[in-house]
Amino acid sequence: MNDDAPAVRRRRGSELEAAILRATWEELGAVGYMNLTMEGVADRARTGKQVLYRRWRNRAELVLAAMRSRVVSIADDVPDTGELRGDVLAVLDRMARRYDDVGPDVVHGLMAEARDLDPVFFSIMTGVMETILRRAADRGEIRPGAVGRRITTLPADLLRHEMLLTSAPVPESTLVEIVDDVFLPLVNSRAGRRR
Amino acid sequence: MNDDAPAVRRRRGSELEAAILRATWEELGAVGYMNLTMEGVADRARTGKQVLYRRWRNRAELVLAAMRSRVVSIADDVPDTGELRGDVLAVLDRMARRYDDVGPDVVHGLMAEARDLDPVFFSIMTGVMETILRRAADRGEIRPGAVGRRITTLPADLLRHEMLLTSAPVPESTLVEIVDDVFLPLVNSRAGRRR
DNA sequence: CGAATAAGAGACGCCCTGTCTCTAATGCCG
DNA sequence: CGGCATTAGAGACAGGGCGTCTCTTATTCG
Repeated sequence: MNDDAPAVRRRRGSELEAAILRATWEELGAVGYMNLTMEGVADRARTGKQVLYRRWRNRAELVLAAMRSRVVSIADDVPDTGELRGDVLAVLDRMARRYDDVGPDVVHGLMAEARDLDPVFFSIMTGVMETILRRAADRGEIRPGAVGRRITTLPADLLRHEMLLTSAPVPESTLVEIVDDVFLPLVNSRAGRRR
Repeated sequence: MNDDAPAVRRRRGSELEAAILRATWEELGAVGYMNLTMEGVADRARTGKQVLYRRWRNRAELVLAAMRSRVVSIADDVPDTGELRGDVLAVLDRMARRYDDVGPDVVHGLMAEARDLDPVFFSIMTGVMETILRRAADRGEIRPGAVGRRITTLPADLLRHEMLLTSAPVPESTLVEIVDDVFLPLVNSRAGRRR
């Protein structure tokens, strides 16, 4: 008889970690953030709670890790349509679709529980918009340095506000409104904001 | 012997309700939203959990009721400084101070747990801004109907976004930025947004 | 006054947290 | 290749809150 063969196979290290993050993502989809428990994730991943607590201090950190393992950063592929309006619309659209994937439930839950997700999560859009505006300036569409920080982040800020409040998918028309009625008029105003 | 005198006095109806809401508010200040429990409130109000559950279905509803019992609506006293800029700054300042009273903890918690506080809570500012803009139009400061819905709510939306993300008190300079760099330029742009 | 109502008090089962324990699978290093 | 350090998997544990239920009795209304 072969008594040397292990009764069960044990995962370790990154293999186990990946399995847990996958289980977290599935659990998130199955029960939502509010009803997600460490026990539920551990069961789904066929492991014990201790293994989870060894890696993440709490639910918020676990879910954040699960999201990061899924997400390709918006910053990695900045739209380049050859026109400022098209670029901004494209990047807002990506934001909106990303949010639909994650769900308002998760975002609200994380904001309530995680005390510091601002830097990584919300400041990404600043860099993306700066790239878009620099390209527009290179093209001669706008004057370099004509757009201050507040206006730079304005489209993303307004969309984020919309998403946080409504919890329903943001329609395309809202994106157009943000760009055509708010952002572009400010960029094109002859005053040329500086701050 | 006076055996007819009740051993303990029992509060009822609105008297009891007021005591519970007061206790909820105190508990909120003492332990914050995340650590607020129905048991904690019941103990502080010297009553039983059942009495709470008879009136509110859960923590979110209880806290909402406690807030409503405290708050004088911003809509009840719209600023009137005689100038559009001053009015908008004043109303933003009230919003910001109101938020400081309540605390980011409570707002984030409520947004995560209460599934429908948009209507009552967030649409108030629309009416306030419409009043302010109407007065400005009457004064001849702006053209009547020159400001569309999106621009009307823009100052409040941007401030709210700021408050939801930063969790620190919003400085006066941010309010000025919102009004001078975003709102007023759009209102004064000769295009005069319509939508 | 008598009946209906609801407060106060406590117990209950359930679930989840976060920690601790133990055994045995795994991978590393000599 | 074999022994050892690591750590996964499994389960128990106390602690605490939820939401419901029960019981007694103060209060109010008709």
